[in-house]
Formats: sequence, C-alpha cells, structure tokens
Amino acid sequence: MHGDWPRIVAHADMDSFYAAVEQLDDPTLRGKPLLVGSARARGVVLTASYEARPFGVGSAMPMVKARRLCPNAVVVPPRFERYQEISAAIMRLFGDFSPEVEPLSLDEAFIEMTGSERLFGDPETMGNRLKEAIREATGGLTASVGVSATKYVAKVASAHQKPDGLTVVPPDSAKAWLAPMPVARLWGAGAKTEPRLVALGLRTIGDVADADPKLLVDKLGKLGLHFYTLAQATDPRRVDGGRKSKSIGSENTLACDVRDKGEIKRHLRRSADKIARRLRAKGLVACGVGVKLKTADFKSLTRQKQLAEPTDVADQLYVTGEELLGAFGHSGPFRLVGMVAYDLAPAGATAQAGLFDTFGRRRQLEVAIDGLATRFGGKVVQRGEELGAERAATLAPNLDFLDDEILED
DNA sequence: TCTGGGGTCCTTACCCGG
DNA sequence: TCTGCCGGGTAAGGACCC
Repeated sequence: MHGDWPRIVAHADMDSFYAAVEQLDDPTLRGKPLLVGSARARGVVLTASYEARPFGVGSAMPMVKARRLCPNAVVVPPRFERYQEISAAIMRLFGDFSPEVEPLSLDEAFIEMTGSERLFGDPETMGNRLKEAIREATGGLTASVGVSATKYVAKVASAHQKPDGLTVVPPDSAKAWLAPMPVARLWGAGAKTEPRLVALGLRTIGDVADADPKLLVDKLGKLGLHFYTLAQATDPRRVDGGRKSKSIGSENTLACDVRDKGEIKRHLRRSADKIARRLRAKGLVACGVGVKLKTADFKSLTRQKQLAEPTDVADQLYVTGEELLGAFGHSGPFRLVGMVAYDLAPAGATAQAGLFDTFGRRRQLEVAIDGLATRFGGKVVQRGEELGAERAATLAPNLDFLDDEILED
C-alpha cells in the first residue's frame, strides 16, 4: 500500500481553533455562526466558526464587514490565556508521540514520526491516533492532520480536507499530488509573490517543478530556490523542537489616528510594561529595542537600537523607546504604535564582556555565569546562541582571561 | 471595504575597517 | 594619501505566516 518512507512527518492543525474553544467552553455557542475578534473600531476577525464561513467571512476580515455579511453571528472577544492553556496541553500530548515537536503557532505543529511505526502503526494509523488523542484530551476539539515524508507536503496535506480531516501522501506520489495545485499554495507565496509567479507563466506547483531553477533564482532570489525545492516535494528541513523566540513585541492599533506625542508615549509605555512582563515570565532579557509606527496611509516605520545593557525592566525599555521616537522624521498622524524587544538572551545566566578577538576587533560577548562556577566548563554565548567550541576559540582565544574579566564584576 | 497582533525571514542600504 | 573593493555588522523595510 505504501512504498518507502525515508521519513514520516505529521502536521496537525486545529480546526477554527479559537472559535472551537469558545464553543467548547460555552455550549450555547455550539452550532451557531461565531466570530472571535475585537468588536472595537478597526478590529478584525481572528477566527470564524464553520457555521459562519458559508457567509463568506474568514480570518483577517474587518469585523464591520464580517458583521454585514453575517448579521446573525455572535461576536466574542478573544481569550488568549485560555487558548494558550489548551495549546500547551495539546503540545504536551504531541510529546507523547515524539520527542521532536515543532509548534508553528498556538494551533498547529509538526511532529517527527520517523521510526515510530512499531509504536504507532503505519502513517494512516498514526494520523488517526493523533486526531483521537487530541479529541480525548480536549474534550472534543477536532484537528486536521497531514502525514507525508516532508514538512511542506504534510502541511499542505493537513489543509487538504478540513475540518476533522486526515490526508496521507506517500512520498512516491507527493510530487504528482502537489503538481495541479495553484502556486498560491507554495509556502511563502502571498499576495505580492503569487502574481509574479503567474507573470512568469507559472500557474501551478507542477509548472514550478518543471521550471528552470536558474530562472527562478534569477527572478526571485533565494525564494525562487525555496519554491523549486518545495515543488519537487524534497523539502529537506528537519522538524526542530528546539526553536527559541527571537523577539517579543506588543503593538496597538488606535481607535483613531493620533499626532500627539504624549498619547503616543502613553501607548509606548503600555507596550514596554507588557513586553517586560513577558520577558520576565520567560526568563529572558533583551539586548535591543525597536519602535514601530504605522502612518494613516498604512506605511510602517521602524527605528531600532542596541541597549547599553540587556534588560527585562519596563523603564529601561521605555526610555530607549522614547529616545527612538525622536528619530522618526515623520509627524503623523499614526494609526498604530508598537514596541519590539529583540536579541533575546537568557536572563541572569549571562554577563556581558567586551574583549578583543584575534583580529584586534572589539567584540561583545556573553559568558554563561553558571559556566563560571566551574571555571572550565564555561560556554561562550553570543546573542543568546551558544557558540561552537571552534568559533568560541576564535573569538575568545583566552577563556581564562574572559573568566577573570567577569569574575571581577 | 478598510484593513490586528503575534511573529519569522529575506533584501537592501549603509557604515566601518582593512 | 586617495580610491576601490570586500566583508562584517547593523538598521530599515517588506513579504509572509497564523
């Protein structure tokens, strides 16, 4: 029935997750068209229940438009903590199936199932077991699952039959299975890139698979090669359960556009508070801060800056944000104010050191403090990423010197 | 009809030092 | 000393995803 499976990758995607959770928690909402999203001015639909979708409403649609299309819909504001709670339970459940689970968002994840046939059966049985486990653990939420030999095909497969679907695509038929689909299904081809592909005469994924890869790279750069690889169904990316977040942000679209510096600063302050709280909750510090403004005509402007010292303190984020505000050569009005913390590193675990590398250039390094305790077990960390021994030796040829520097702190 | 909030990744521009 | 080139690092912006 199925030939060689060099790898087995599952992709699980919860069906209209936020709306389904609301219907789970409040039985009176079941069977009704439901829109989850802010009902404030300028709000959009986060998720529409399946009962609402026949009216033509969907994610990212302005709430006013959705209500016009579906006047009988119930609108409820999102409860992210609740979705997070259920998401965490589902991700833990996936951990019972595989040590390699890569969440993509609250409601979907890749699960590396290679080598698990003996425990969970053939790919189709695996998929059914995943679905059943989710239903049981959540008290009735459904997921759509795709199983194939690569991440991309598994992801397309999970979307193939929704809701409550299971699609298994054996590796030897994956390329042919993708071929008739429109190029918009390529991961990374959105509103801007899809027309570019069509303009090149490429309408289906099969067209891209048969195209000259040199032409694709020439016209689309790295993205072109990415599309070519996807279209061959040979996507080599591994399921990566160890991804760390690279930034934490908070932004707000205002009820009406503002010019007033004082009001902009108040929003900045709120974002700084929120970000600092989330940094501390995750045990992280930020080494950089950015401010984002969106003009009334939808152009987004950003300014960013490295911090003198990594921080998880709202005041320090805010002070830098305030400074950056002066660097915008635009007086508004603005419809959105936001802040981002980036270059995240584990809090407390690192201290900064400036030192000169073998080329005599000054480098910012961070040294794990828990490593200092054992003096010779120290890891060298740069921007939160552990450096390999070889690279660390190049940047910091004398770890003793580095230890001494830090111990004097 | 009027466009959210959370992110990631890529490209381009520019500065700096050698 | 000036100029060009190159590479690394950083900043800004844009496209995309859910």
